[in-house]
Amino acid sequence: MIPVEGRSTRKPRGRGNERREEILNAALRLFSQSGVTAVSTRDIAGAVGISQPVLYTHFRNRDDLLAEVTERAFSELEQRVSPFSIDAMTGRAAFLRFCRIYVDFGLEQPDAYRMAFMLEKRKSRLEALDPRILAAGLKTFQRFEERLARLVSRGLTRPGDARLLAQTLWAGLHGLVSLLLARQDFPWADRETLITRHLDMLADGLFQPEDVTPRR
Amino acid sequence: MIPVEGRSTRKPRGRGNERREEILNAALRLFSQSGVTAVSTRDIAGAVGISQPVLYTHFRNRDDLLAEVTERAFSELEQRVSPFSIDAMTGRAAFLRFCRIYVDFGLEQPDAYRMAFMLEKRKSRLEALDPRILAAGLKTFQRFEERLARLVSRGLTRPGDARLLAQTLWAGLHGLVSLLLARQDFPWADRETLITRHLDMLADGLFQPEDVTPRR
Amino acid sequence: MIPVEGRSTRKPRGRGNERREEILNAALRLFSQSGVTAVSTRDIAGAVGISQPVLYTHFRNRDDLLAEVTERAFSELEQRVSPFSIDAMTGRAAFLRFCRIYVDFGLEQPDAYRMAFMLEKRKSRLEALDPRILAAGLKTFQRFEERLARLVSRGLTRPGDARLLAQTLWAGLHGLVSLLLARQDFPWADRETLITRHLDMLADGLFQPEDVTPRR
Amino acid sequence: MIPVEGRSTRKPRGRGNERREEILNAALRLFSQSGVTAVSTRDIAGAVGISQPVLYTHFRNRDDLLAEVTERAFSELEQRVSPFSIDAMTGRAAFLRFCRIYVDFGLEQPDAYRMAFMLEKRKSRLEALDPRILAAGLKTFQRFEERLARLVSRGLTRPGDARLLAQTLWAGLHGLVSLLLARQDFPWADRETLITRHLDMLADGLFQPEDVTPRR
DNA sequence: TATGAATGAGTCTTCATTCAT
DNA sequence: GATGAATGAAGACTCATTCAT
Repeated sequence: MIPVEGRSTRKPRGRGNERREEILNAALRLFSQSGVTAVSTRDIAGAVGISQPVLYTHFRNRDDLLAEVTERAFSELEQRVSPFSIDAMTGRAAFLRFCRIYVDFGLEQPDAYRMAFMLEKRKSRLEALDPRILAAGLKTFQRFEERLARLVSRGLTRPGDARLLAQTLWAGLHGLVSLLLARQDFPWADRETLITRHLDMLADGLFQPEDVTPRR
Repeated sequence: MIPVEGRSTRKPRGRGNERREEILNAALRLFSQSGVTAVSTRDIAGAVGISQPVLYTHFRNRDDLLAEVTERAFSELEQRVSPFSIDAMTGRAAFLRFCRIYVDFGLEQPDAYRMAFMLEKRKSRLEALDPRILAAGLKTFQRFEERLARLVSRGLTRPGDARLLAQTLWAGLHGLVSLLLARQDFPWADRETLITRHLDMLADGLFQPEDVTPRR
Repeated sequence: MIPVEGRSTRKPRGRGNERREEILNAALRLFSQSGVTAVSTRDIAGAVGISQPVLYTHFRNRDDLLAEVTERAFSELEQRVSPFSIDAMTGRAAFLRFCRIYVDFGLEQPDAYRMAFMLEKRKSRLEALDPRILAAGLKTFQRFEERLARLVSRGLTRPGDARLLAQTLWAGLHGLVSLLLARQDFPWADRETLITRHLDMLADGLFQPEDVTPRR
Repeated sequence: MIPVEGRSTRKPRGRGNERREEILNAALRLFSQSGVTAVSTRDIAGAVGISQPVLYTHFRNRDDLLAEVTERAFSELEQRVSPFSIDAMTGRAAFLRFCRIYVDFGLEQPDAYRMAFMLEKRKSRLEALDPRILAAGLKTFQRFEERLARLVSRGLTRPGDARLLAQTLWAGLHGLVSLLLARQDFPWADRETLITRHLDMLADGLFQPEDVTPRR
């Protein structure tokens, strides 16, 4: 993690894949801090303490590096979410816990979250998003859909197909996380209260009204 | 509406500020068409039919121009919202219409929206986000709060103070707009359906269950 | 032609198209001296005494500049050859004079000649020659063909179609010019004698044996 | 055949010069396939299955390797020509076969040919053309002279001293080869036909008119 | 005042070459 | 003796900005 400093001007060997990791970490940090388009390969090389060409021994080009950084960000989210089995998604409480995992991930790993969901790469409107990044995002989104489909199939949600509900839910969660990250100086209400209230709001919006059950 | 002069170093004497207006209009159009990063000062000058240096007699630099364009975009939002008086905010339907205006604005003025709500203060390079833009965003948020306070005072919402509700609502709306902007290639459901459903979900989450009142 | 030196560090305006001409001339010289692939835009800018970006205000890119330099080279040859009307091509003597013009052009304007016929642009085998350059070459080659067609139609040449003869003739002339240019240190025979002898050889090879006429 | 050792700084001890041979062979193959400029030292090392630095234990630098590869190519030409003894050079048919070998060599080893006969001493950058390569070219020219001297001494050629005739012949052949190499995209006539016709033309130009002797 | 022409600094990327093990 | 990993210098090109008329 911390580069071992030798006594020559040259950087010591990045024994094995450590150098590669260093680059990925530095890139993640820089991209997250300054935005994808604002970070140059020179910046990344400089942050790692190596020369530009070294980047190209580890990654084919800038886009490749960017794609890998993004994929990693998604896979970190994946790891957070995956232990939470689909079968556990039985009701509102489970739903809230699941949502909370997502929110906590974003707030605890802001760099990865920005990379995955907030940063835009395209320079002009016409440029398409890198398909690899898109694919990684799709996989993650499927988790939402699977879980909501489970709730839908149990008749717990308001009517609507799982895909639509999943996109709505995602948007609801993302809004909170991304605003908290992007506008840290805003006079937010108490964070814990805000999160709880927001998730409650989403649950209220998605679930069948609770009075359905007690109703006679 | 909002005074937009007195900020540039030199003001052209010629025929009023027509030239300045032309530039702002052309810039807004180009930014919306191709994205902020893809438009160069040369493009803007070309679109207006003037030379690049003229831009610098009207605006200190590109960022200045950008900030002013954004302010204009937000003053347009203001105009869209203003006919919609707070007193009209009496129920769910009015609430939905109000939210819709916000969403539409974000989708139609993506770069203004990005600057106001999505771009972050760059930490590495010291170019802080222009305070004028941040101010424009905050003013918009105040509208949320005012309107929700009105609904709260009428006992139409689920319990909670207006500020908390406003932040939750903002997050809910922002999530949709920002995701649609940042991940345009994502296989979204039909946009119109998605927006309608999303706003419905937010309304369901924020309003008192409708059946409470009418239920017999 | 000679850049007017001002007293500031900046280069004075290239009034009108003079700057463009300067660039073309410098590029021709450099390309011819060092080969097309060995000359960078930086070299060219440096030779003219301007910065690199200026090149791009006069030419879209390096290839464009290269193409124009080449086209000019061909057009110089064109100008040499064109006063020599096709109708004048009546016999061996005229043929020799025509060939001599070609040879003299190459030896007197070596830069243009190199550009037109000797320098290769492609970096790898697979890359095709710029179509503009090819087109310019074809036009020039047609002159050969037209002239030889005239001789063929009069039954003066050995049998064969004009195109084939023209290519053979071109190769014959080019060999002499290009070797003289490329191997100036070689212990050549007296240049005048060599040229005369070479053109004679080509005439002997292309024309009907002279004894055809006197033979009874 | 020709001693190719003793020029590099360090000679590998290992199993003789096998490694060195491997490198030369791979380089010759790659240069022929993709062109000299398109092949990097990394490509060569990769083709041999060794690391880049190893190249530098066998050759001082890329130019050194290049020179040696060219020498080898020319030694191949030597081999092609040598079975063709001077004494066999008795008439037009033998002359044509000899010329054909030269042409074929140029077309099959284009980069060797380029280096020997087409590349010029670079004036701007001081990297003079390797003298070894020039020497190889000169040696080849001597073959021309020897053979033509033989024909001259037998009274088979049109009048002229062998050196002059040899230079003329060389120019004639070189023109065809070099144009075919430098302008590959030109719409040449069928290559085989063109070569045959061209060599015929040269023979017609150099030999005594055939009908002189047999004429009754 | 408006502008044609220019520029320094920056973009990504590739290459021949060498260090240090 | 071989090599993994590194580098300086260079490639074409673009941009926001400014000089000098």
